Amino acid sequence: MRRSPTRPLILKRRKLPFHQNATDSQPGESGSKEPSKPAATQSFSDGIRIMDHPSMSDTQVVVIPETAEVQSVIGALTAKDNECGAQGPNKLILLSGSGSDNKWDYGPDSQSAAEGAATRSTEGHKVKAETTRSFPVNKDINCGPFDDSLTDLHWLGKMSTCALEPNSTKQLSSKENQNPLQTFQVQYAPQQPISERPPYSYIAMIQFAINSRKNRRMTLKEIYMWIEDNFPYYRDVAKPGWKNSIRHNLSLHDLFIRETSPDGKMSFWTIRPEANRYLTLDHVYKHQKRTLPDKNTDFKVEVKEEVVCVPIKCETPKAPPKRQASSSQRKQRLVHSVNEEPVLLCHESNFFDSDASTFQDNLRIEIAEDKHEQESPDREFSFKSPIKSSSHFTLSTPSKPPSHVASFKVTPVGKGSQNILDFSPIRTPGGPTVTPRHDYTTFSFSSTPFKDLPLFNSPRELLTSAPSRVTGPAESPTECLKSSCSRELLQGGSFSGLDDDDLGMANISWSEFIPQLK
Amino acid sequence: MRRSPTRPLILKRRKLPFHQNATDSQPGESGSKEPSKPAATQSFSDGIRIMDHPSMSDTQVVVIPETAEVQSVIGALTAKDNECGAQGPNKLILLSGSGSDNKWDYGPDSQSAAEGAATRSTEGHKVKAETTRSFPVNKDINCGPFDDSLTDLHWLGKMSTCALEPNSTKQLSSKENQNPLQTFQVQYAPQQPISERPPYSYIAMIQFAINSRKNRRMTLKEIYMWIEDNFPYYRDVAKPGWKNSIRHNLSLHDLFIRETSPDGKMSFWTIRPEANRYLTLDHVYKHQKRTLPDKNTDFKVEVKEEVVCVPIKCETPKAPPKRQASSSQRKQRLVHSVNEEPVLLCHESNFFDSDASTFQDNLRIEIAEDKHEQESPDREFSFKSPIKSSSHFTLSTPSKPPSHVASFKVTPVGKGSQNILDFSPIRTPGGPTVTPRHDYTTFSFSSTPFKDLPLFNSPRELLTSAPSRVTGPAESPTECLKSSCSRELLQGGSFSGLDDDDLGMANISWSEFIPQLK
DNA sequence: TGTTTGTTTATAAACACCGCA
DNA sequence: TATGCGGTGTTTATAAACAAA
Ligand SMILES: [Mg+2]
Ligand SMILES: [Mg+2]
Repeated sequence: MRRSPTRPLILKRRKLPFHQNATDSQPGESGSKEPSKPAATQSFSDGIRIMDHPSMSDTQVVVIPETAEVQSVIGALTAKDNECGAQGPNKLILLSGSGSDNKWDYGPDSQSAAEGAATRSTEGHKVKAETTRSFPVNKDINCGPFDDSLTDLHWLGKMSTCALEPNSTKQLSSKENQNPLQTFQVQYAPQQPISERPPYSYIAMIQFAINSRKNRRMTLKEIYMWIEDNFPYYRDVAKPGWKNSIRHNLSLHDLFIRETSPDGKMSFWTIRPEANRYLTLDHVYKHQKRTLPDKNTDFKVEVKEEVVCVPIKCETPKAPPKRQASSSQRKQRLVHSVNEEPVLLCHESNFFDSDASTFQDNLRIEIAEDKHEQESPDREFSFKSPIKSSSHFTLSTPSKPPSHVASFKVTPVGKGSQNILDFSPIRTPGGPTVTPRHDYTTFSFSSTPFKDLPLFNSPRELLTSAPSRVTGPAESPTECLKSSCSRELLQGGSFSGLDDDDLGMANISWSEFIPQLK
Repeated sequence: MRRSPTRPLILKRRKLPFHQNATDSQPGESGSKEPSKPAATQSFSDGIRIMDHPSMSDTQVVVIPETAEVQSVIGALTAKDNECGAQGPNKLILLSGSGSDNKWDYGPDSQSAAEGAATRSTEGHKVKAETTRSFPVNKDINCGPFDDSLTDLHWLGKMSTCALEPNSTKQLSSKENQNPLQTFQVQYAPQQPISERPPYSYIAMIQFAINSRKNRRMTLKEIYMWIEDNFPYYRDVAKPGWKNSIRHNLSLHDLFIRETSPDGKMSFWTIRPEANRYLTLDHVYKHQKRTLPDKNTDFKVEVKEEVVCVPIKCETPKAPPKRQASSSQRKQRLVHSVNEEPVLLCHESNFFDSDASTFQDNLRIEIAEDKHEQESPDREFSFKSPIKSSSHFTLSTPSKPPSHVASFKVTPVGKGSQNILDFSPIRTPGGPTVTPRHDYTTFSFSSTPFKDLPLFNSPRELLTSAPSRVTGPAESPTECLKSSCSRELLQGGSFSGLDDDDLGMANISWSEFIPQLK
């Protein structure tokens, strides 16, 4: 009972515990309580699969890989039709996605294009069959060294859905089931494999969504819509309970803060600024592009690709593999602790240090998508935050943070891997466990060293070294520094200018703050 | 999208979403993934029920109400035996519980006795059939005005279990399935209806467990054991997944903090001191005794008995029922907010203001149970915390807090009900959203007024009034005070001496701090 | 009355680390 | 010594209860 596992290192959403790929489960949802039927998924030749639509009882989804022959499609449909007979499902939705092994890697700017082209008809959930999206298909910028075959992507081929007998669209509105597309006539087959669940956690997607806005502020409905736009899986395939999960995550995690408009009429969700790592989908794509130079890497590697990005692996490479029997296990929130795993901010700076062109692109895209933001109020609330020394903050972490962080044993995370995107909320200073005056001298509280005060430089297991100052054998080299280092210093100082409200730095996304990238 | 529901006000654990009374579900657990069979529960005469044991495939649990005749028991068993034949379950566990309507109310000290008599054999999980518990049946103290028929409780009648053919105790050890009682020969039928799930949330039970210790510190295993001892349901009936839930709650909620022994060999779970309301099972029982003078109250009322105990209902009784269109919905953590819903601390002081005898009892009991604590180290770690001004803290809230908290609209919680035990973690100062220098002038952050700085006096919806200072219509009477009121003042001040480590105040539990109760 | 939004609890599971057999 | 397993700890997913607007 020690040690605490380092964060499971999730780049991809961890394997789903239950509805593996949402191919199981039935409609009903929150209304009916049947124990979820064993999932009706059939496989046909060429990888074609036919599965029940999760929220429409009379509908089935036909997943057609890129590589499938039309013959196979027809064959599968015919077989299905023969099998079901007249009482078969009334509607079929044909989906075509990329048939590559790793369905969630992207060529350059694939998502950027989609993001910029998020021309959702603004009448809210009234999106109907006539919803057509204009894709500025390739943004003609081939930044980065790895413009492989994905550059000219398959996702430009749409494939409209053929709906067989589009009648009897019925019930299925029990609770969480206000799925916008009622008729489901036309589907657009996006770049992403629509039938595959995106590999991002809800937390990650919410961050993507909110950070896609200049003011980093979204209503719940807008978050829904952003996710549906960027991951059609959730609009077309997922059970409606995913919205419940979104709300759950918003409420549960302190990373997300609900703001209320001055008149108290609207609620907006924001990201706790000091915890915001400004992740966007672009970042992920760029990251993938960087870490996946060739597409022929082992599948296992692709799924588990890890980037820990502890900025400085300060432990000497000869660090003993046997952890020195110290208390740790991460989390274990400190009483006097101040910062905890600011990993990703550093990570970000590592993240973008190699190809600068992406930043240009990134910036351009975010500006481009401005004109598509319509729902959430922005300037009408006079967001004129002073932007006090804001740039100082992010600029303080160049690609290489100060070296005085040494002497802390960074517990070897995973297998020494180096590539993971950590979307999980970071615990920032002033956490809930800041207990001022308790006497914990007898238990080692994992010694939060404050040497690297400007933050964003601390290694992963900052909190978990065993000082054993009081009674322990005190063999730990990482001496406990849990003096009363002032929270004020940390909060008042380094975090000063994070107000990201206004146009000042709202849509810059790092490129302006890392000078060597320009 | 406004307003945020006030905390659902859970005294009882909210109605279970899934395994309603754990009478469903099968063994297997984390190993097997079958969608949980429809639960094999049969009812017989006199309310006798026979259900499958949740974690032992060849065992069934026979629930025998107080009122059942022996004839009926024999009849039910005979019928069951005939039904199943030779291939029936090998083992039956007979459980006898109180058959009253509300199975979870207690007479005076019923739990206290059980608590004091928690003489679990200390060999850990090796508890076997010979485990017998000595119940100092009645503690001969009839404190409080409501010593009704429950005083001489049924739970003194034990009823040993008859095990039919105790052979073939097999598999069922998949993962979370290290259920201690392997043979299950002898069960003690405790005061609680063993077959009924306790109405307390995991969070509440963990608090009960940890607070039952003088040093308020327990290992995971001890928490397990405490719960099993005090709520045999979890040992005998519940699926083994409940331990997963315990761990989940410990990790998830910041209320619970994991400490590590100096040698890094042990982990102890504590309650974040500034959030600890020192709830024990005794408190609940006393509370029930107070709020349920007669047992004939409507069942609905019993289940929903609510005690909000916002110390001062400072809103003038003429407060308009229509909330003034302000932002609120609770939670909505403040950026500059300091305290949030310290409800229960006041609540406690309300809680005990009427019958002083319980405190004497309470104290006595906790001392009595000292000799039964054996596992978690206490003094060997030299817990000599200075106890600096500790009593000041809890004493600072007499039954009536200072009255300067007026002018905040306490949103009417529920139906103006007044009796609920809120076990949920309270958010204390220095929460995770303490963002120092961001400019949120355009959104109303629900205006945390700091007038009542000694804390424990803030009304429920402190955070949610709409100041609308900047752009809004500014009709809200609660003016925003979100100036940079120093966190230090709050934390350094009122919360000063909460170190509850040592014998000093560890096992006092309130009676010493409320002078008018002596 | 029914829907949307928000909060909280319960449950299952994935996954990591550790001690130990 | 290697290795697997069980206990512990962290995190995500999902469903649901319930409250408020
Ligand atoms: Mg939140
Ligand atoms: Mg915790």
